[in-house]
Amino acid sequence: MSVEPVRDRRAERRESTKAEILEAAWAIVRAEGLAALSLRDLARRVGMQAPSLYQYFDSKHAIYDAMFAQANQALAERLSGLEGTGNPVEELRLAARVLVEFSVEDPARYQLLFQRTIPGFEPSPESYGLAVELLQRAQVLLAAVGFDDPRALDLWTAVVGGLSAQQVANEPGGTRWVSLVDEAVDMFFTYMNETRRSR
Amino acid sequence: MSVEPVRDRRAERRESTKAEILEAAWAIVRAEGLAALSLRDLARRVGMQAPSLYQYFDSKHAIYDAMFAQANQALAERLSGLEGTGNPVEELRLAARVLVEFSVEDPARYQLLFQRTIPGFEPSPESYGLAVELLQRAQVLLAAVGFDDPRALDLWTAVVGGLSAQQVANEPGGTRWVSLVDEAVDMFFTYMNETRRSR
DNA sequence: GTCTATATCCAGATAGAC
DNA sequence: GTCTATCTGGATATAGAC
Repeated sequence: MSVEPVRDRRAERRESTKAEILEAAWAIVRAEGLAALSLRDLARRVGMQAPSLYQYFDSKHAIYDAMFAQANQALAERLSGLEGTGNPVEELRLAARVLVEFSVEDPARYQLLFQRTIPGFEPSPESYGLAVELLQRAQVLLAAVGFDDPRALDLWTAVVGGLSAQQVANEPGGTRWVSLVDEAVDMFFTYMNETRRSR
Repeated sequence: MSVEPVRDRRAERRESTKAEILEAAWAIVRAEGLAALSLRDLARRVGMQAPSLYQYFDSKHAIYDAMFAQANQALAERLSGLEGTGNPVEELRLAARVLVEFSVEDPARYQLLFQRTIPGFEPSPESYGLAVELLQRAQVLLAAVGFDDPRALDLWTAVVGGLSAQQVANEPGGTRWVSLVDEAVDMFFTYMNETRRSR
């Protein structure tokens, strides 16, 4: 039998280069806009010629897809770092604040995650699955307070998504809508509690 | 004195050609996505060669700008067609429904009007002025019901914008969030009325 | 005035040398 | 694994025919 090495130094190097490429890609889209990513520019920043990038990613869309997955991962980690207060409403309030702040701190990342602006780009099923999981957690928390109508979740995402969208589009880097998160959450639950009572 | 002709047939023809070009541009972005507009494709669709487009528009951005102005104009006309009920809340409700439906019926137009996704494109001041006017009308209507805090307007735009954004991004052409307009408006005014009373 | 033809530059992507 | 060379095609701009 042949000896299986514990570490594959070649694979490690390859992953490290892929990570370096993605880091450079983020720097470009943050500076120039999501759609302004070009392979020549990207390659130059990591000291390669453009065709060499194809050793690491099959296409430009594959790079966007890896960035999409990274962004989802980052959001998931941010959200899982704040579990466990036991109060679903306060957990949702915190999640809303985290989501809006996450959106605002990197508009290019927000655009990649939540808008569909790259012609022809669709996130792969694996990447997309993570996004669905995040939605399901909101669903569970809402159900825990008695709002299990799917329309409640849709209204919730509209409120939280609306704050993010307005802040990113109209005052990137500012706080006009960020500072409305608490009020918006109060608005949502005030209304939901009243209509629940009245039925 | 020379005779001034009442009509300038040359200018009329030119304007008609510009309109034709813009109509073709809308067809392209509706079918392929806002960022997928190309001058060769556009010219081909109106029976020209690409360079001839420069007789009508100085640049591709100038075409986007004209489209931006057209979109704003269309929205303004849609909204001004429903004035005069005398009830500000019902006018705002109607305006919200119109805005969300307007957004959903053409996602590319929505993207051009409300998102910033074309690298380097900024609407010209004249085009942008129209958008500001629409916001001011919402402001006036809110003030008429006693909500003159600018934060009230920001919360309002977040709610209405959030419904549009979710519908366009997650279920283009569908009605999941469109059908929530009335509930969202109720939610907004329920909350606003309560906090007004409690202060 | 509007067109064709052309030139330059940059984009994504592939082939094949080393 | 990285390179050079090259393909296709879009964006921009100019020259010159008609």
